[in-house]
Amino acid sequence: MIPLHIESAWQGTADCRTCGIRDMVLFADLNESDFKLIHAPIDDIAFQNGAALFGEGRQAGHVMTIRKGFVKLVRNAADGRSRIVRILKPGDVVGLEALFSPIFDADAVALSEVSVCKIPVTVIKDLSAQSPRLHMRLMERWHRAVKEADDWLATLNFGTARQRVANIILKMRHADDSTLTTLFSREDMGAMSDLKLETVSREVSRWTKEGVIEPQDKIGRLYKIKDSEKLKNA
Amino acid sequence: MIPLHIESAWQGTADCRTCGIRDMVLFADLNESDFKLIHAPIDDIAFQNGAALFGEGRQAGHVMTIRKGFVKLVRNAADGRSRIVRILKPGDVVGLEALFSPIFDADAVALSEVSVCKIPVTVIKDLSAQSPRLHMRLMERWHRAVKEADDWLATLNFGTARQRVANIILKMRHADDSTLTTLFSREDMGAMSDLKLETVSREVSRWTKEGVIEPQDKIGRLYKIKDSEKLKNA
DNA sequence: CGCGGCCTTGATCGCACTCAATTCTAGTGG
DNA sequence: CCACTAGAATTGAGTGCGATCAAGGCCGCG
Repeated sequence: MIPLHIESAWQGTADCRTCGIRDMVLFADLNESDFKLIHAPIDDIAFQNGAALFGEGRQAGHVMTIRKGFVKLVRNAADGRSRIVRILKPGDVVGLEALFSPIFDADAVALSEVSVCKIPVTVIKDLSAQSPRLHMRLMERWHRAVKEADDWLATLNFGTARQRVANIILKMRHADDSTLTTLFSREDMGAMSDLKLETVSREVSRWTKEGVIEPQDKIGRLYKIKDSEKLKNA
Repeated sequence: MIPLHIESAWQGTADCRTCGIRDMVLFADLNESDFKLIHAPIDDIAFQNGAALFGEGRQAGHVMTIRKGFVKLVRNAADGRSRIVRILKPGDVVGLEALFSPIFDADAVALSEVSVCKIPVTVIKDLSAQSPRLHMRLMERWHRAVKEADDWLATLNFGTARQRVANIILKMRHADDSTLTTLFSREDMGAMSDLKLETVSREVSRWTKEGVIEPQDKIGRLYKIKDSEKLKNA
């Protein structure tokens, strides 16, 4: 299926105070005295498309905040089939379960060039015990994760193939320009919505033929949405 | 579909210190000084089978800890179909999202006789700001909710109808006697696994005919599991 | 006894899966 | 620059599983 590259590029030790996306992340509202509590290094790491950030069942000693790119969380069944359980975007945290569980619940795989801050669990725990500001941020993340998970079930895994694909198209709209949407490989889209890749392909083609979406590249990833209403009440 | 009764029976103001299931709940490891911080009344409330604990989109001013019974979280689609997103058991917390969101994300409906502690959000917030002990408990709940949600997707909504029903049977095994399992109405089971009630019925019948499960009542709820291995690798 | 709700079972239909062939793209090396 | 290749997407034909439509049974209750 998807080749798993294990390469990761260390880019240096991060200074959270000057982080470009600090307002989106876990440490958004820490103050100077909070930062003094950080006694372990926070690394900045890059992964290429298809690389595993970590594997299901692996030792979990750190969490990662996504700075750039998309990450899929994958559960693997015994019989080889796999299911994408959620997709994480910049600002989201990968592996929060490390705070409670010694092992990760799912594989995390880069869906594009990804860069992350790797934060030791000890840092989170120290800060969490002393900074009520971080608490709120952490709980917000959890809340977001639960809501996303429920949404995933209620929208992407519901109704006909036509509707599911429509909902993926809508979910993957760009934050800055909601008339654009970036899809994933047909196989990944299938793993998200419990469809076979051929079915996904057929339905994407159908929406295209109907003029509801319009390909912007030759590889079936970037599309322009011409009629989002038709997608919504498919 | 399911009739929603709005009756609820107030049973009195609870004293958390003497709560029978305190070791399972949110306030498990609060101490005497923590309890002094509770300035709003915590009520003990009962709901009958089918009653709504609260509705999707409603004002959220409190959370509820389940003391007895099961509760389903339901997302309703525009076209009237609905999807059970999760099932909550005693010790679980309903409506944690009230801490962040002014409205609830889903309907919560009693699946049996249910009794809950109704805790004002203000109490949680006060305690949370001052008791690190509650923090950990809260995060544990969030963690559990996310894991449950992911499990739900990966096991109940995966594979053939036969496998899905098998997984529901396994999931609903009793905590004290894992050879017994209590199912829900065929319609609810369908809403859990994205199947029609007729299909659920057929598959339950099939497992029964094959001798893998054995009905213990006449209404198709309580079953004895004779061969859990067959269910696991269906 | 009759009624209503739910479960069960049967017959048929259609959507998504399966198997398979073809096209397209990007990448590689001559 | 072009030929060749591997990987992905697309398209087609046929099958089968679960949905749909419908009838009948069982249980609890007034």
